Amino acid sequence: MLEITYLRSHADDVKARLAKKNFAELNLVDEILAADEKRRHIQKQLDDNLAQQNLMAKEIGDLFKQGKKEEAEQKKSKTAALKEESKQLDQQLAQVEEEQKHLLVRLPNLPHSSVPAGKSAEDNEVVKQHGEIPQLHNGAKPHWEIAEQYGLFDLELGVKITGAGFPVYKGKGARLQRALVSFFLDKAIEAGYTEIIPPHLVNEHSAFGTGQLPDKEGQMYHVTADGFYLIPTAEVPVTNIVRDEILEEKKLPIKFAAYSPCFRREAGSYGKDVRGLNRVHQFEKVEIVQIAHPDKSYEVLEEMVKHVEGLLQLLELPYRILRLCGGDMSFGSALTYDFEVYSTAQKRWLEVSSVSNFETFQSNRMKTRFKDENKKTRLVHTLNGSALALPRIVAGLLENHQTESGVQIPTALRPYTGFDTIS
RNA sequence: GGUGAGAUGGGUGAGUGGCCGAAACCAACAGUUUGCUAAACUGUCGUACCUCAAAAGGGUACCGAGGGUUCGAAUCCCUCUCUCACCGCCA
Repeated sequence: MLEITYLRSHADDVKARLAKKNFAELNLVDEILAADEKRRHIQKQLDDNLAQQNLMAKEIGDLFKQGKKEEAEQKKSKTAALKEESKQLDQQLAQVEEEQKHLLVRLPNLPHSSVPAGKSAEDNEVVKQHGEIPQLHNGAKPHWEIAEQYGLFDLELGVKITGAGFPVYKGKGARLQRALVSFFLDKAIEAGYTEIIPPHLVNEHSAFGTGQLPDKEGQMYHVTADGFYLIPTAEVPVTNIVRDEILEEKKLPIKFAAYSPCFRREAGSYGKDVRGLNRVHQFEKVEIVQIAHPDKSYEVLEEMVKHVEGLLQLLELPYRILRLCGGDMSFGSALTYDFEVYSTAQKRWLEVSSVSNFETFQSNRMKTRFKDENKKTRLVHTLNGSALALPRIVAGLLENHQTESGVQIPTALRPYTGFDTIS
């Protein structure tokens, strides 16, 4: 959610930057400003009214104390009209406030100046590419065939138990999952993150705080009996740790890392795009979150990018980093780097991580602030990224490290798996 | 699921209709003292919105949330939520 104070003084800048994000409803900005003006006008009237009422109440009290009962009664009779007026103003205020907020939450975050212009994934900027794409033997297979050959996961079984998109991992496939989670968490802890095990269901306040509600309601599983949502990412519960908090400046940045399963309803997409582990409803992920000082958040973003790169290098996977263009960025992000691993057998890039700076977009919703050196209360910046999401990493490992005699586990991961090859 | 108690500022906790945005203590911050540390002392010390060019100043609201009674509510009434304790059930 954009800050209304910024909007008031920089309306043209806001419009220009929203346009870069291919946001069509620029008239919303003017509607918001109109509502804001109306709101302030009503608030002023109401405040003045209430001030007058307070004054009168005080005078009546004094008169009673002095024993001037008649005067007091006389004055009392004059308060009714004022009260009625205040009541109506109060209702108007509540209405216009709601209207304003309703409009405001529909505005996406403003893109950072370095975000390339563009409409779709085609226009994303490749910032870096690293690692050799391996030359595979003739019988090289996509990961779902490898998984079947070695009994690593079973999608049919998941259909029986739950439905499509809920894989059942087995044997070395399951152990590989557990190994990757431990490996990623240990690396995060080495990098100074505090490990968190969050709830896997959140209430609607939390879902609103990070921006999943009200727009993306359909992407989450909703437990209607209790009003909870299954988390689509640990970002939601973990970032909400600091909701409604005023933090100490010297405690920034706050670094959290969390493993959680992630649940996504994911409507759309067909065919080979969703084969195997390319796209599933439940998957495992280690997420890193930082709550940063607004002046330092882009340094923090770079640090997080480096961290994710380090993981991919240790896993010996060919990857590239994209800076997402305005049209492909998420609603709440100011700058996003996507990490893609090359799927050698599928001959395409798979997104394995997305690292974003949300600036004040989430903190404004969550009311997460800190006191700066001048004792001014300011909103923090929030950042998060996958480090990393498992299913496509598993796909990448299986496909890129396959040999005719089996799949080689990267050296760094072997202490965690307890085996060197899958065969 | 049953019964009981409770929800006040960063923390503890006082406050049963006007003198309460709220005592006191602790913590925090600034300063005085001091060779240094500690102690002691003094001061500051909630948030949001409105007003103001800005600061100062002023106004309004907020004592879990929402309604109500009243000229006036932290205080009285209603509804809801949550927390704690004990019992039952369960991992």
